[in-house]
Amino acid sequence: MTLGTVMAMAAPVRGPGSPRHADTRREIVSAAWDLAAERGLLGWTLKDVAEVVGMRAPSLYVYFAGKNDLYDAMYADGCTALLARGERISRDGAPVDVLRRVARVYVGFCVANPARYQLMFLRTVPGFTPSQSSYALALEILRLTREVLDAAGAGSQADLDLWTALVTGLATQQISNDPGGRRWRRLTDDAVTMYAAARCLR
Amino acid sequence: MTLGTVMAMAAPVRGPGSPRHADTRREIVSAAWDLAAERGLLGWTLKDVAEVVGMRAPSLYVYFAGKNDLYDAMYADGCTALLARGERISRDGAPVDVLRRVARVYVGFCVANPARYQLMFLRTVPGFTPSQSSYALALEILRLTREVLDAAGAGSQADLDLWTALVTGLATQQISNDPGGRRWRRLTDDAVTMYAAARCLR
DNA sequence: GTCTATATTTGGATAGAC
DNA sequence: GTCTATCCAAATATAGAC
Repeated sequence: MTLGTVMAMAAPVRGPGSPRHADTRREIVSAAWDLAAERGLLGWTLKDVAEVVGMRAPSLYVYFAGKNDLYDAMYADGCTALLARGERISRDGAPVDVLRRVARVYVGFCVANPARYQLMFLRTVPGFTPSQSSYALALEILRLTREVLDAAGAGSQADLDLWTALVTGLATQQISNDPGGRRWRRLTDDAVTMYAAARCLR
Repeated sequence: MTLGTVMAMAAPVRGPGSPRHADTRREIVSAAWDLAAERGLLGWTLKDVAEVVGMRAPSLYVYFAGKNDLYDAMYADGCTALLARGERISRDGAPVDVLRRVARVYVGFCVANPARYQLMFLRTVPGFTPSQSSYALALEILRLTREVLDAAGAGSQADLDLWTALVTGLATQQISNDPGGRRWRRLTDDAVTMYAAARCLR
């Protein structure tokens, strides 16, 4: 077995696993997100997606095993995006300030794309459940959240759960009852203040 | 025009508006809720509903103009149920105690039937929007909530919005991440305590 | 008011040529 | 890898007999 053969196994020039293949996959996922943002998480078909990327529907099956597999890729994509944003948040300053930054990022992320929020956090797509590898990314988000809360002095299970309820509630209400507005979003800092006071953080 | 004719116009013996017709409508709505609770809000068809009530699908069109009309009746039914529960809550005792009772009822109601919660508060059914008369019931729920909060000394818009975010968040998390459990539900009292403290209520 | 039969549409998925 | 053609299944909704 030559070195070339080994490298080809790791990253083949063509076929599944090739850079070209991965690029097209990303392009398809991106098109699906655009449609979901525009028409809702369930408001598009494989034919619609294919049209956006300049293909016919059956060609998508070269890249995804089916619609649920595409949802799974979208799920993983959403997790990666939130994770990237979460890791960039500064941990400097008083705990309550860090928490405020985290809450703003989370609520902002959810509100920015209701369909994405629905897929990632509401689990409301009929037959869909994330694959193990995608779900691992969601757990990573949770781990990061736990880490931040722990550093702020709110490390118990109840602390974490009340936190997620609070930020999720703001996002849910904003999306459901004032889409595109700021009615709940603007309460984010107040909510964190309330949370920190009850937890005796500063 | 005889008295009999007038009464027949108000409540005809047969046809739309008759007691029999209304009974059948209720029976159909009830069957739809059963299916929604079991298979999810979108996990059933008109054929399924018809089967439960011992009919064929086309017969349902005698009672509802279509599936969205049935969803609308379910929406109104859910609002009426929550409203009835809300009006039965005692307003005796300290404000914080009243709020605790209200929160328990609300979260309990949502958690008891995730599909109902999804229809009423998440607005995630593709083509559905409640009719004006159904939506009036939802506004009545909001009015009642505002009334209770006002009596407790939390009468501002921000007070109301933070409240709805809090209880909605608990319900959302419970349903999405621990269905059938108590992980978030049991934090209801804590959450109200936190809310009341921040609002300087007692 | 309920039925059978059917229209209509849709959308996911597969087969096989190129 | 992409296409055309097609299958298959489902689900809403309508027509018209009884």
